[in-house]
Amino acid sequence: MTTPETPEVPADFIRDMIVEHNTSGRFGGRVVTRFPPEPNGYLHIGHAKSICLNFGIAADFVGRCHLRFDDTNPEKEEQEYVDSIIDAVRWLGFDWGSHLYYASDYYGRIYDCAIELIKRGKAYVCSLTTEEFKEYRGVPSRPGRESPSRNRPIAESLDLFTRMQAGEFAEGQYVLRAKIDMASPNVHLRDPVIYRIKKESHHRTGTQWRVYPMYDFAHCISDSIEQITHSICTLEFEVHRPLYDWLLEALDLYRPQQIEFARLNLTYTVLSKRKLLELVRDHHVSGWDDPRLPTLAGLRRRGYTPTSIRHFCKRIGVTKFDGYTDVALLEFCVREELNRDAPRVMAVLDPIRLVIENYPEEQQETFEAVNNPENTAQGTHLTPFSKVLYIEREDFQTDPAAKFFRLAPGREVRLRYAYIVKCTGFSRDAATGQITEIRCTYDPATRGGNTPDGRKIKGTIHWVSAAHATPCEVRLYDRLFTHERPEDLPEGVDFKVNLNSAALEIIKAQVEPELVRLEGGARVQFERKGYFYIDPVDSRPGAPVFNRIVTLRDSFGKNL
RNA sequence: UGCCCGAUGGUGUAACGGUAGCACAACAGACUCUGAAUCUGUUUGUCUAGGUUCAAAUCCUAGUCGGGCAACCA
Repeated sequence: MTTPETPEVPADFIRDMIVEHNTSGRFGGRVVTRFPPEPNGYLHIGHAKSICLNFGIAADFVGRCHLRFDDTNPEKEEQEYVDSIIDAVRWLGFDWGSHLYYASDYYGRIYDCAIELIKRGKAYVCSLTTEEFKEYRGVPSRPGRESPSRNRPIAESLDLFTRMQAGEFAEGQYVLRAKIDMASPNVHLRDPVIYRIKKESHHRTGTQWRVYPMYDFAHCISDSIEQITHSICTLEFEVHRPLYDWLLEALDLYRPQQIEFARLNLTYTVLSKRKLLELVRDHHVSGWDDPRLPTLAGLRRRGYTPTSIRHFCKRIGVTKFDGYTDVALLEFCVREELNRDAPRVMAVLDPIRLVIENYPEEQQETFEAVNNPENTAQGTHLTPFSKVLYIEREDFQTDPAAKFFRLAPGREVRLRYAYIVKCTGFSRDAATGQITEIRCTYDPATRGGNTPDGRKIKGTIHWVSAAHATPCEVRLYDRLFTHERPEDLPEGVDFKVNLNSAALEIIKAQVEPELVRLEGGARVQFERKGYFYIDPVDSRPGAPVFNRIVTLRDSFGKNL
């Protein structure tokens, strides 16, 4: 599906519908979308799907996308959340230009709409208590009953509503309801509440208002005011669409098209604001930007790039099917980018000494390491070598397993960029049985890691020179939950039982000198280990802290 | 048990009445100074039953299964 001015519009059912609208002329060819977060929490990867959809559609169809805060519940909303949301959308790479709006900016006009609705006999002030309200509403399978207030004279409703805003009544004493159909099979049409009294101070309007519009009332009017063409929301609002349409028609207002799509579910994590808030509030994680979290702030702190997240959102598609996306796809997206871009360095995460017996004590030399084999334009760097090195503890086995082609007694292995070495022995701590040191000899003829005699060396391992290495803090992040679908639980079981206690492991690694020179915010590949991000908050000059973004794929076995 | 929505390999998605394709994952092989990357190949799919049609993943009906809806939340 394409339009003349947008030759490469990716197809999904929403874009298809927009193309139809453009063909039929329903919106005169305009395309205006909006991303409407409630500022009551931090944005997560699920919101990224919506952001990419809304801003992506605007870009594809040469329209525009507004950022609008749906701030109609002062009890839950805070400026901190507004700031974090603005920051996150910007970081993701989207620009709303001058189109930053707040539903609270429309309070005056929304209030006027309520007055108008009353005047038209399509809304009334109801004095039922909350309990009575529920009782009168009925249940989905049984019709409700009409409130005694339903036929309150218009003048009286007008008077009451005005006095609700004047602060004359207590919260809960009255509500304003749309007069629709108490027998509707759609419960949302059973005279829904559209305004309630709240004495709470609002983060933007302070105490100016004593009545606040409900979502259904505020949202459609806000969309209408902004001349939105396509009001895209998640599946749970499907049953609200008749109300959305009814309200705007009752007010004779311009009506956008609401379209619902399935929200993102990701394996091994949770994407519910309530659960995320619980993890933060109860200190199961260090904060909203904890790198274990699927929040955009967390992914950012972990080292995920905005482009990888955008690619992910493109790849998952948009449908009405409520499925579960494999987090492996997200991981693939960031690996794909970092494989192309990230410089390679050597760091030993679990160091053990390797002593080269026939290498002169005082000798040292440097080897040239390729920064990025995928992009040789990134050049090379020098890495120092000496008699005592650190290698990865798991790269040595006293009794090598089948198909293990790293170091073992009597075996040869290549030290990346340096020499071929042959293991001559090792020492063990008598008490613990732990290996404390490995010994080997090197073959001077293999300088640079080459084999002039043509001999094949299957294993190549990374290393650092003990005398030149710097110990650095490395934070090994893993999936937050141990279960693919942590929310799939028997009745009454808390989702936190599935929390992965190994989702964060803090270690001291030995890194090559090159690494200490890099600045906070840089992303690198530790050869054979994974991609790491220099934590911009906790790193200090000369003392970087590394966050593991994601491991390298490993077809041998579980690597650290 | 009322209403709304949905169902294509393990996962996500395409095919808009005409050869079921792509990506991730998994597995196998090639290559490799990263057990990475790259390349090649393989396994696995239209929820069920009817109907319409020369032809159905696609249209119709019924069923099954899954999700949503009964905040003065969004």
